[in-house]
Amino acid sequence: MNKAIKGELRDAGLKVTPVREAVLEFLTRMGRPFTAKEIVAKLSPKMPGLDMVTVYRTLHSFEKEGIVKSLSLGQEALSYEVPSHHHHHIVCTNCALIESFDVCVFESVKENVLKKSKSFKDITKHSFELFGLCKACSKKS
Amino acid sequence: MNKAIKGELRDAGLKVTPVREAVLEFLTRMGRPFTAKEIVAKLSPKMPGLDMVTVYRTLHSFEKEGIVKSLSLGQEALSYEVPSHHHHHIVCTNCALIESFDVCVFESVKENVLKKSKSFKDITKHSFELFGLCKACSKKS
DNA sequence: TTTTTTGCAAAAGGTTTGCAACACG
DNA sequence: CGTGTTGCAAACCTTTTGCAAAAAA
Repeated sequence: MNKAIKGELRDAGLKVTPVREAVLEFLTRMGRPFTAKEIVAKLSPKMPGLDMVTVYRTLHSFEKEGIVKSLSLGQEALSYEVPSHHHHHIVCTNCALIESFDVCVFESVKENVLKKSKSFKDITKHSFELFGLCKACSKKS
Repeated sequence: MNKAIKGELRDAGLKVTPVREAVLEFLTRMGRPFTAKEIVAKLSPKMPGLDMVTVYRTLHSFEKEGIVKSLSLGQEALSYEVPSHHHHHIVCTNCALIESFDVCVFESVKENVLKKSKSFKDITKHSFELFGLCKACSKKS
């Protein structure tokens, strides 16, 4: 089952395995970033013995093929998500709630920055994350 | 010697110690971000026995007082810098060269994002880093 | 002298690597 | 069947913590 996920894996040139299917299906369905640890925790009930090392390797292979993206939200572990449309995140510094937003300013800045840059030829990636307090947490404090 | 640095430490409510003077003087003079490891490497010749733990604690106390800022440039160790004026960084993904630029888009986006946000009340911090290839590295490849 | 800071040792995450058994194609 | 993937153990790297000696005010 899950033809779409299997097809995506094949299109990416990756062998179809239970772990890969499960990780990609999970990230696709959830539509937001998760850490390797969180992924293991969520999938373990259905895949006993699933190892974090395997998840790391899976995520790396996905990232290499461009079907997931890694981002550092906060200073701890990296998070991984399926990059559906271009978006960024707001993270609550108190409870780690994550919300995404579509506004992106990168394109409007890219040329300007490159033109002014002394040493850079090209920009290939950018990070843009916001941190703040969610409504629930700002009430408590 | 170095009255200015000593004064800054006192103004921040921190005791003046050789390690603190050295770290703050170094980061101020260099004007760009460094990791704790790099700081130890640079200061060790003049301060034999300087421990990385001490540098971490020093940087934390500085950050708490707002005289340095931490940023994650790439996925490895955190970098620390003296935040002179508001700016962001481009990092070469090949050689880790760092250049800073003044363009910032956060202010223009902040209100818009908050207005559209379902769960967020306030934004207190933002990260915006660019990654690309510097001129030297793009020639090589 | 009192409190804070420092260095050392050790621990605590997160992530990577080596290797043999296993499974996809 | 051959190559790529998995799980396990162990290593690695960055960062944190505990504690006693040393130093700042």
